[in-house]
Order: sequence, then C-alpha cells, then structure tokens
Amino acid sequence: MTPPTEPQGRPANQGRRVAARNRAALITAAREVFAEQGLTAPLSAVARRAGVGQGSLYRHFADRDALASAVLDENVRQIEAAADRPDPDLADVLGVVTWHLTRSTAFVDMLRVRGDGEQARVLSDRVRRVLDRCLPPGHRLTADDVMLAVAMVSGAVAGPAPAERERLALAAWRLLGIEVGPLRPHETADDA
Amino acid sequence: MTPPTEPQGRPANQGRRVAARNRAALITAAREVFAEQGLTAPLSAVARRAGVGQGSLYRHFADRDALASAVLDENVRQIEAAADRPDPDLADVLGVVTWHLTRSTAFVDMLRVRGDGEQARVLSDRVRRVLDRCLPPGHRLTADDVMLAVAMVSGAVAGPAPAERERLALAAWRLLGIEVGPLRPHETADDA
Amino acid sequence: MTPPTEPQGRPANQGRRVAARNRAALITAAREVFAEQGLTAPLSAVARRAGVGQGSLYRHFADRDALASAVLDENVRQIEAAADRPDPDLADVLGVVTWHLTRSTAFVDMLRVRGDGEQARVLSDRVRRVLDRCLPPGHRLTADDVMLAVAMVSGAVAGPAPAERERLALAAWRLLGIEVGPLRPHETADDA
Amino acid sequence: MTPPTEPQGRPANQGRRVAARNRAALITAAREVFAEQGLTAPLSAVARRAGVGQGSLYRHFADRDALASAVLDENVRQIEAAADRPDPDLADVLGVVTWHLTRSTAFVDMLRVRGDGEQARVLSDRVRRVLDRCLPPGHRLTADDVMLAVAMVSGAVAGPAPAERERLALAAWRLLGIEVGPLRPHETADDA
DNA sequence: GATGAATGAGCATTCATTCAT
DNA sequence: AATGAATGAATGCTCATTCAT
Repeated sequence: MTPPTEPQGRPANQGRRVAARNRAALITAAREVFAEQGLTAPLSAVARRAGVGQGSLYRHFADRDALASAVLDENVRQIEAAADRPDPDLADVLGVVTWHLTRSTAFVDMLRVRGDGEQARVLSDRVRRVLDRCLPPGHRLTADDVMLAVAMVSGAVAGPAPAERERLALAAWRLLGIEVGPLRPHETADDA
Repeated sequence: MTPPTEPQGRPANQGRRVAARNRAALITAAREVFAEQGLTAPLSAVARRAGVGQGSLYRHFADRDALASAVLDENVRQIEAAADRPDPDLADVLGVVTWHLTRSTAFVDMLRVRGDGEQARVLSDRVRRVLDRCLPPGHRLTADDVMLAVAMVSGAVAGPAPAERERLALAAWRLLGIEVGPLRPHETADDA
Repeated sequence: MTPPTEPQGRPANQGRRVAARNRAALITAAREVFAEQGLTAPLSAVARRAGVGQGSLYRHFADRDALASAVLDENVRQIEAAADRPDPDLADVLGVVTWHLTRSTAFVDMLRVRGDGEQARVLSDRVRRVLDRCLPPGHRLTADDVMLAVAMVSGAVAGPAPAERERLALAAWRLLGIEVGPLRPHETADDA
Repeated sequence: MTPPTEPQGRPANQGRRVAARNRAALITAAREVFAEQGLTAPLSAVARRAGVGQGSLYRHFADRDALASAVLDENVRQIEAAADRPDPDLADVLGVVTWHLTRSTAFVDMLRVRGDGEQARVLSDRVRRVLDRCLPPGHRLTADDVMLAVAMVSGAVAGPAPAERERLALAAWRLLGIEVGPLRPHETADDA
C-alpha cells in the first residue's frame, strides 16, 4: 500500500496509520490469546503477541470488556452477514453460529452471558435479532427457543478439547432435533 | 510474667476440638465461594469466609482440586443416593442433577470438565454411571446422550442470574423433549 | 527389651521410655534430613521422618540450633573418642574429622562457624581442644593452623555432590601437605 | 475534578528515565543483601533496599539466578580484567579473587557451586579459565589445584565475621604455600 | 509427655493499571 | 499516539511456633 520508497523523513502523519494497524493487531492477537487461554488471559500477553506496548492497548480499549467486545463483534458481524439476504435460512445461519462456537471459547462464553457483561448483552441481542429474522412466521420455535438452544449447544462444546467440539456440536443439534447447515465461517470483506 | 490472659496477639489456638468443625466450615465456605465466583476463586477468600487461617485450609486440603472435590463430592453423593433403589427413575434423578446445576456454578463447571481436572473427570464419571443405571435397556437415549444433554442444560443456566436458572433449566429439558422430575436436593444422613 | 507379655493396663511410666526413644528418633531423623537438605530444612520434615508430633520436637529441642547441636554432638563425640588414648595420632584423628566432613553438610557448616552459632562455637572449640592434644610440642603446626586447615578442607567439600567429597578432601589435605589417616567413623558404644 | 497534584495514592511513576537507574540500584542492593544474608536472601528485601517495587525487580531480572548472576558477573569481570595483559601474574590475580572472597558471601557461595546453579557453573568456569591463563607451563600447580585452593580459602573465610576474613584468607594462602598479591579490587571503567 | 491442628507472618510471583517520555 | 517501565495489590503456598487435648 504505502510506497516502499522514501526512506527519508516524513515524520508525522504516520500516527493515524499506525494507530489503525495497532488496533487491528490487538484484536487479532486478542482473538488468538482468548481462544487459547480463555477470556481471563493476561492482557500483557495480548499486547506482547500484537507487538504493541501495554499503553497502546489501554489507549484503544478501556478495559478487558472493550477488547473482548471488539473481538466478538467480528464474529457477530459474520453471523449478521450470513443472514443478510431476502429470505435467510435458519439452518444456514446456525451453521455459521456453530462454526464460531467450535472455534472460540470467548464466543461460547459470550453467548452464555457470563456474569457481568453489559457489552455481552448487546452482542447477544444482535445474534438474537438475526435469528429472529430467520424464523418464518408460524415456525414451531420462538426466537427465545433458538437462543436457548444456542446456549445449550455452547454448553456442549465449552469444556472439551477443540478437536471434539465439532462432533459434539452436531450431536447436540441432533439431540435437539434442530437442523443445522454446514459449519463454516462467513468471510466478510474487511479481512483484505 | 504476663498473665495467661492476653486479648492481644494470637487469636488463640482452640485445640484440635475444632478440627472437624473447621473442615466442615471450609467445605461450606468453599461451596458458597465457588458457587458465586466459580472454581478459580481465591482460596484466601474461602479461608476468610470459613473464619480459618490459610494454613488450616492447606492442612485439610492439599490443593484447590482437593477442596473442589470435597465440595462436589457431596453433590455427586446426593445424585447417587437418589438413584440408590431397585428401579431408579431417570426423570427423578435428572431432577436432582438439575437442582444442583441451578445452585452451583462449580457443579456446572465440573460437568463441563473445564480444562485438565483429573478429579473432575472422576466425579463426572460417577454421574455418568448413575445415569447409565437409570436407562432401561432399549431406551431411545444412550448414557452418552444423557450426559451430553446434561452438559447442554448446564450451558443454558451457566450465564444467567440464579433467579432465572430454574426456569431456564426446565425450558431446556422441554426443548430436548426429555422428561424431568421436580427439582430438589436429595438430603442424605450425614448432615446430622 | 521389654517383655512382650502383659498386654493389659500398665498405664503410666511408659512416658519416660517413650520420651527417650522420641529424642533419639528425632536426632536420627534430623541427621538424615539435615544431611540431605542442609541445616535450613523444615523442622516439620524432621518430625515427620521421626514419626513424632511437631510439639514433641519442640519439647525436646527449644529451637533449630538445639537440634542441630544434638546432631553434631554425636560427631564431635566420635572425634573425641578417637583421640582418647595416651598418645593420640594427629593423622588418625584428622581421618575421623574428614570422614564426618564428607558425610555431613551440617558438620561442614558447623566448622565454618556459620553466622550466629553460640552452640557452634562450643562444639567447634571441643574439636580444637582435641586437635590441640594431638600436637606434640614443637610440631610445625599450631592448633590454630590445624583448625584453619580443617575449615579449608570443609570449604573444599562444601559444594560438590557427596560422591566427590572424599576425593576432594584427600586432594585438599595433599595440597596442604598435611598427612591424614584413613577416612573412617569412630564407633562409640551408645549406638547399642 | 481533583487537581493533578495528589500527594496521596501512587508514589508516582517516574517514567522510563529511571529504568537504568533502577536496574543499577537493584544490582547494588542485591550485592549488599546477598553479601550479608547469602544468596537465599528474600528478594523482597532487595527490592525494598533498592527503593523499587517488587514488579520492577522481576521486570529486570527473571529470577533469583538472573539477579545473582548480574551481581557476580561484576566480580568475575574484575578478575578477568586483572588478568587481561600479556603476562598475567598468578599472585596478582589471586589477590583480586581473594579480595572479593573477603567481601561477598555470595561470591564465596558461587565458588563452592552450591546446589544446582547452572549460572554458578558458568561463572565459576570463567574464573577457572582466568586462572588457567595465569599458570606458566611447567608450574607445580594445575588449574584444578588452584581452583581447589580457592575453594579452600573460601572455606576459611565463609564463617567468620567480615573483620576477620582478610587475616584468615592470608593465613590460608600461607598454609597452602601459595603466594598471593595485595588484596584489592580491580576497578573497571563501567563505574563511571 | 505426646499429639496434631491452628495460626499467620513471610516470601515468590503475577498482572492490571498508570504515566513520563 | 506509541512505548515500555514502574507500581503494588493480590494470591498461592510454606513453615515456625503455640496450645488444647
């Protein structure tokens, strides 16, 4: 993107660009660290993995929750995107939801509305709204039912090792008698 | 020199008479603290709530796992007791299991086999064995199914406030189409 | 020793005998524990190895120093015994001294008069007196010289693993040009 | 709301200007504390004496060994510097070695390779290499001999009070028949 | 006298958070 | 706006010492 030439000066104005890059690096790092160690992982580990000073982390994110929200926001956005067409299919969207459940401990925790989270509720509500839109009128399940079902599936995958989660998630949906599409992420444009 | 009555200094060693009482107090305190804060709560908080020195905690329980096991063992024993008769009824036993799920975050954590826990696996296996015994031959569910269902219900109640858990647990079982008896503990004799 | 008969009563008077046995067990245990872990080993470990309550340890020995002295007293007594004849031979006695140096970290520490020890000085002086008696008038070395030499040899063996100590001690004496007899303990009668 | 001047609360973060100063203060404090109490002295005492938070100590030195190495490295560097010329004189270098032996309990401990210490072995080897270089071919002593002699002298000074150590060290070398130059440090340039 | 439990001070270590540069 | 160091509260754990039984 930036022309590789000009090793000279150009002192200022990089700030803006560096800031954005750091923010993204922090989110990426946090996603990885939270996935591996859970939502209570040391924030210093996140900063280290992002290659960024501790202070910068706090400049971008006021507290652990803000950082976690930023991480989860990306997951939720993918779910929203999966339902972003005229007649969204519930099974399809649940496939995306489940894909994230099997990848991210943090996402699991969020959907179980772990304790405190004001932020978590907001994100969780966005998921609910998406699912609501997928329910044709007269469906045997309500949005509450589906949200509960999602929480239940997250309970099924919360403990075991990553390798087992996919199998367990599918077994859980089967036990619920709810059809689910193929487990997959929904690539959005902002990864470019 | 100084008279034997010293209101200052050490709070007085009350001798070994209190040993059993302390042990019980520690388990009670741990049950409460773990229920509120989860299995990673500070052990110092447990000792404080039990009104006992830190050293006494470590004398009675070698490590966090030993303490957690002592707490959870009581829950599991009640479940075992509930099934301890000629023809145990699955719905009944699930009622006891669910009762504990709605009371104790720690019990929820245990059944999701969070992390490494050797002890957790042992306790979890005891629950599985109990449930296995309740399944008449030819039942539509396997023991694995039921354990998965229990994990799913624990996912349903893990996040929300205690007041909501009972309602959610019942809704979860209904969604699974599995009948569950009244939610209740199973009082054992050792409380005397 | 005690007649194996009479399983009945005989309530008291055992106290005296048990006390002596405990004291001996504590010294033996302390010798082993101090030899393995050094003079700062936990006293609880000594009591445990002796099969005795912590309280009993403190009844017999007011503090760590008293216990250490009791352990070392036995070593010093052997050295005194080795010189307990008309014309004691310096090399012989140094052999006994060196034998203890190679076996006991505690003994090494004592002869280097580690820090505090009032007790250590007393024991150390007894060794000096023994060595003094072994020096024929007109010997090229003074008692101070020999004590210094002993401290130097203890420095040579203090760090390395037990297996190396014998070799190093002999090399040290050779470097000093002082003749030393065979390394051996001096069995006394009180082991019966 | 509150004016930026708050005499209460945090003692104020003085920014990274003090980083180097803190590191140096820690080494100085550690040198003193280790010299007085040995290498097992509480690290909290070091931090306190340095006027630095516990966290800062751990930021600069990962563990006790790293701190000890930093302290001892300076001693060893002086010894190396003393031998850093065409034809180093053994007696001279031993004078520097002995000077450090009489000042620092920690240095004494290091040369006796107490316990496991990976780091201690490294430093000790550096001393050996220096001494090796001072031995003209055909000298009556090998490097092993001289290292043993150094360990022996350290045994002579390890116990007694600082005031006595110089006298005892000289007496020890005399007893060994090894010539030693004046006891003195070797000032290096980095004190500036 | 023996016993074993109670106690809490002490030490190592981690980590969230602040702040001068 | 980034940086990285400083800080100390918090926590786990150990162990010397006391004391009722």
